[in-house]
Amino acid sequence: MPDATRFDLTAVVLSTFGGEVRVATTAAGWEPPELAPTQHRPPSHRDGLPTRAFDPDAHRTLQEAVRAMADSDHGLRLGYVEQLYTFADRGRDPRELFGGPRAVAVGYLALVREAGQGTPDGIVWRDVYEHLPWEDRRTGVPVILGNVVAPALDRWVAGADSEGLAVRRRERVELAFPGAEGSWDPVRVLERYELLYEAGLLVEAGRDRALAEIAGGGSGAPFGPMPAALGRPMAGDARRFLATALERLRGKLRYRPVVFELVPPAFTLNHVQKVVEALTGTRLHKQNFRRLLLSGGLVEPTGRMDTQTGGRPAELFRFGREAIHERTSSRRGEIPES
Amino acid sequence: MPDATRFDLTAVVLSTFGGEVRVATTAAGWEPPELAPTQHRPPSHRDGLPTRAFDPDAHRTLQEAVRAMADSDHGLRLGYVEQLYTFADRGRDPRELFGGPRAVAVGYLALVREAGQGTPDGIVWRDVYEHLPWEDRRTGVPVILGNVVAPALDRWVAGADSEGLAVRRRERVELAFPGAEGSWDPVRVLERYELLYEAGLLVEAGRDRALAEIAGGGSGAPFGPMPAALGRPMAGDARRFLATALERLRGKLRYRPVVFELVPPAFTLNHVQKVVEALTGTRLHKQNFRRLLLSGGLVEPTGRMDTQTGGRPAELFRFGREAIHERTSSRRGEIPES
DNA sequence: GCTATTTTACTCATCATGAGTATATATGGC
DNA sequence: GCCATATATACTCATGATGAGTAAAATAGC
Repeated sequence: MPDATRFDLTAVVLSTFGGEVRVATTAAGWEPPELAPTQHRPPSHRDGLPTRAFDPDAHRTLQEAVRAMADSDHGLRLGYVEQLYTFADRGRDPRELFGGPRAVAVGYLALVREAGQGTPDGIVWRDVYEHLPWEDRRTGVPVILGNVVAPALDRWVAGADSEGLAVRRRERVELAFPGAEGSWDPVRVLERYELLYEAGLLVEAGRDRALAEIAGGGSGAPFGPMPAALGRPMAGDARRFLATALERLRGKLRYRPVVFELVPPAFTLNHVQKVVEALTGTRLHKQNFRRLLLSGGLVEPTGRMDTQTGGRPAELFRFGREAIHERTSSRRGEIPES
Repeated sequence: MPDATRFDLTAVVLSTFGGEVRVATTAAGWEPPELAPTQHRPPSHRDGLPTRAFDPDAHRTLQEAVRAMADSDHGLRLGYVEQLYTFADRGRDPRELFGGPRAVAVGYLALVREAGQGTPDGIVWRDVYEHLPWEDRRTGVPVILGNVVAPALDRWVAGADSEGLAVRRRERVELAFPGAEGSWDPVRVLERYELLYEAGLLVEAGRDRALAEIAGGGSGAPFGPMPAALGRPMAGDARRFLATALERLRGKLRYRPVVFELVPPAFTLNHVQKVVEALTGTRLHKQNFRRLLLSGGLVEPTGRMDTQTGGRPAELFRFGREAIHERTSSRRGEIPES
């Protein structure tokens, strides 16, 4: 008889290079055991996140355990680290359906400064928007939103059992995917993810239903047609972790200069802007972004120049005193003690 | 041999009535076993928070388990519920020091609408600022800050082992308790709590050190003089949970109208203002607060009046469509499904 | 009718923000 | 050397949100 609960730590490790936000993925994946000949095998995906069971004897804090796990298991030296959320919904780990213990996982957001390290063995740095393509509006509104997502969400709203449910669904859709361009809120990443999951637009949704059916002795045959398969699926509920991490990061960006945990110690303002644009999935007004950083005291000129720009050389800056302040201020998580 | 880890759920249940923010406390407390005659007994405090071990078989989600725990154990019907943080630092539960398992607890913030229910048996609704008195600036800057906290923090900074540490401590103090009035940030509740704990200004700090010493066979005699004992102590690390909850609530207030989860369905604008003031611990400009609610579409007039004001009667309002939107929007936690 | 008290309605200055124009300084082709 | 091109940097302007204040309206108590 297994333990009643399993207690894992999972890290969403993000970095930025090549103009994109990347997430460190590992080969994961799990196959349901002993299928009967009449049962279909649901898809399984190997893009997982660094995860390990928490060993209470080895570590004083969860954050310490996350850092140790990332380093010793995957060779990742984490910078900024912050607790995200504790996931414990029944069935989030399909092994529960086949007799496994309840799987509880504390998710952590971790940042790795670019150019700080090579790619360790077994880690694949994937563009975050490969998994969450609807979140990237830097080159305009993604076309799938108009011709795939919108009609599918409309059908989902129309398919509600009761009038009241339809109204609530409509409100959620309007808030997460507003029709008018102006009101798009980059932060509502998780709401959008969960909406798409519930509406059956993500491969994980169909997979999870099939697994539940198989565990109950059913055939696991595909349910009605899947209207779309948005983005690259991930193992288990890893994509939900990723959405949670991106939401937290975008939200934090609004009131704390977390970008400086990602860019190298000396940078051009344009570089910072590109990173922020990648994080928020939007484009920014160059002159105003510059004003924001300079007038806010977030950066200080170094006097050195970067001549690799192609036009007029850009001055190199470093974090200002304000930014340092923020860095060293908070206790919960954040930076290593040093 | 006990389990390697214990997995608890703890609820910080807040409500507002009598012009104050209240937290639901329960009688808790634990005494170290079998002290030798030479050992001192550290203080123990009975103000605890509703807590219960998570039963994975009984509940589909953690939130569901928290609601059930609050209701069946304490008769509290929770409204808005949101996960706060998972606490797992070694030694956070003193029983670990005496052979108990590692205690992991997921903290939840829960709101109860005022006037919605009486006080259940065994629950004491305490003014939050009885526990965190330095957070209430509605009647000006608390005097203890000037004549007790500031000098004690100065001594703590001066007592650092190295110059670098002193600088970091000074920066943390400046950020959490800024000298200039203008830069006081109501949201940094947890930073202030942890600073005061580390500086030894909270009874819990001395108690925890004494317990650790007793567990190691020491006498548990009080360490050097405690410069102050700020606020009413709580059992275990409950006050840390409370600080985390208040910080989250104050932060949320900046971008989501959570007040409407606390006030009754019909209210005067003055009433909402008083609640917000109690939550943030500050005073607000009446006319501007009014403008904010009205122009933002957060409230709608009902046409009815409240004549209990003492002056000109105030109109009664209800939540506007905007507020409702917010209410029904988010998935993670928030309101009961209904 | 007068005063005290509270609600409600406006006004005004200031500052942050979004958007645009203009200038400076590099590279590369000819 | 001179040009087009590309980028960085500097400055202006309109708009809206915000902080702070004045004033009028509507009640109760005397």
